Amino acid sequence: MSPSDKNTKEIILDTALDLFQTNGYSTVSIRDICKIVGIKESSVYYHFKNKEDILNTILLRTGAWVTEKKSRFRETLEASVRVPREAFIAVGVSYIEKCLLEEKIFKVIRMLTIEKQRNEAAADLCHELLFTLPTEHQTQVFSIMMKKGFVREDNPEVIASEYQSLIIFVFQKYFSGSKPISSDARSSAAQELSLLLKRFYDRYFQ
Amino acid sequence: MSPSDKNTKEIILDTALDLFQTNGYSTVSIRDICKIVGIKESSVYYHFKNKEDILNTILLRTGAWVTEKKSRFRETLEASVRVPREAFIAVGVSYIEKCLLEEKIFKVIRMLTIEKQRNEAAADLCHELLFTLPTEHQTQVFSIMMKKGFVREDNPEVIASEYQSLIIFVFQKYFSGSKPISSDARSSAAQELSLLLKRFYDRYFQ
DNA sequence: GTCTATAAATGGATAGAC
DNA sequence: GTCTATCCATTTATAGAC
Repeated sequence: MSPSDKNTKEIILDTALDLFQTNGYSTVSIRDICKIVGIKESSVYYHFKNKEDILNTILLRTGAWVTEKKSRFRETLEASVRVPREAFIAVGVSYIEKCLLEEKIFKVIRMLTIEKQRNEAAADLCHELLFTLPTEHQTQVFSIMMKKGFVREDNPEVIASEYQSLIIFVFQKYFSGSKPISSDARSSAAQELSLLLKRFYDRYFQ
Repeated sequence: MSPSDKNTKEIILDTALDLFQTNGYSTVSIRDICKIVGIKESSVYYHFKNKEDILNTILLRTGAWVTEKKSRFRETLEASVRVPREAFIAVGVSYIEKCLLEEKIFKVIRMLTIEKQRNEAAADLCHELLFTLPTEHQTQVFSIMMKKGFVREDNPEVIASEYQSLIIFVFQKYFSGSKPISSDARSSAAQELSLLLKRFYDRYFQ
């Protein structure tokens, strides 16, 4: 693969994701993508087998991202366990800011939100991103915290679900519309999540 | 409007919603709709100005549904306030079962999930259905419960948000994919929500 | 109120030159 | 690796007969 080859391919992928996340895969034409990338339609077929191959490549890479996150989580697990109230809240807020709103993954989530309705692979990936992956991680975190006596004894998986329900709630409430993410929405979301996490903290930490 | 006119128009609307909710508005063609309804494409233009008019009619009616729900909520508010634990949990579970999973509104939510990404009217309606409407209602419910001494003093709006976050969490976790709703998913969802609501009840009710 | 016929645009994809 | 040129299917929408 030559450098310029890789470059065009990446630009196609980025542009496609940009369009897919607002218009949905099937509404976006190869022509739309090419108009923005600045190449002719036929050139796309040098890099990808067909239109679906573009989508599959994005899904595949996101799957890899999930796997990578999983092992990272495990590495940093022990470190993330000493938590005063402010730090605990900051972690939750920055999870939305740094992970869910991270440019690329946010676009992927938006795209999956559309495609999951009729694409099973997209549905599975979306479920993993918003439920399985974070809940698995949080379960381990709360489990360790209980053993160390920071959190009062309880079912760590249920606590993780309660935690994740707050994250999802705020994320969906403030960032799922058609408007671009405003700094107003960002700070409202941070404020609401802070309040909810404060209460969460006071409920379970000791 | 003659009776048969109304009938075809309604069938077109139902069929369109059926297709929109899985494939998205722009992917579905007038032909697709007509094939199922059993009429020719041109007949659609007798009932609707154009394709977008079909979508707008669905959105408009859903808006009316929301308004109607709002006034209904107010009427039955006083009645819904005497609640032992089991009844409280049953209300939450049946909210998903009877309202969010109610055939028509479930389809609308699925359709809005797709369209909200690029259609501001759809985004607003979706937000109202999943956040504004239920939270407003629950805020009033908890407010009354506090005054009557059933729930311990707190900010009713925040409690309503915590409540709704559990509903949304379970609803999205079990019913947002591409597969049809199985009775397995139904009972898993009911079980998980019951557990979460039990804990919620024990936290706030006295 | 529904049909046939058709216009005009847009879609995915390929062949072959450079 | 990108281009021109082209094919063929599908789409929205309209005109006008019945």
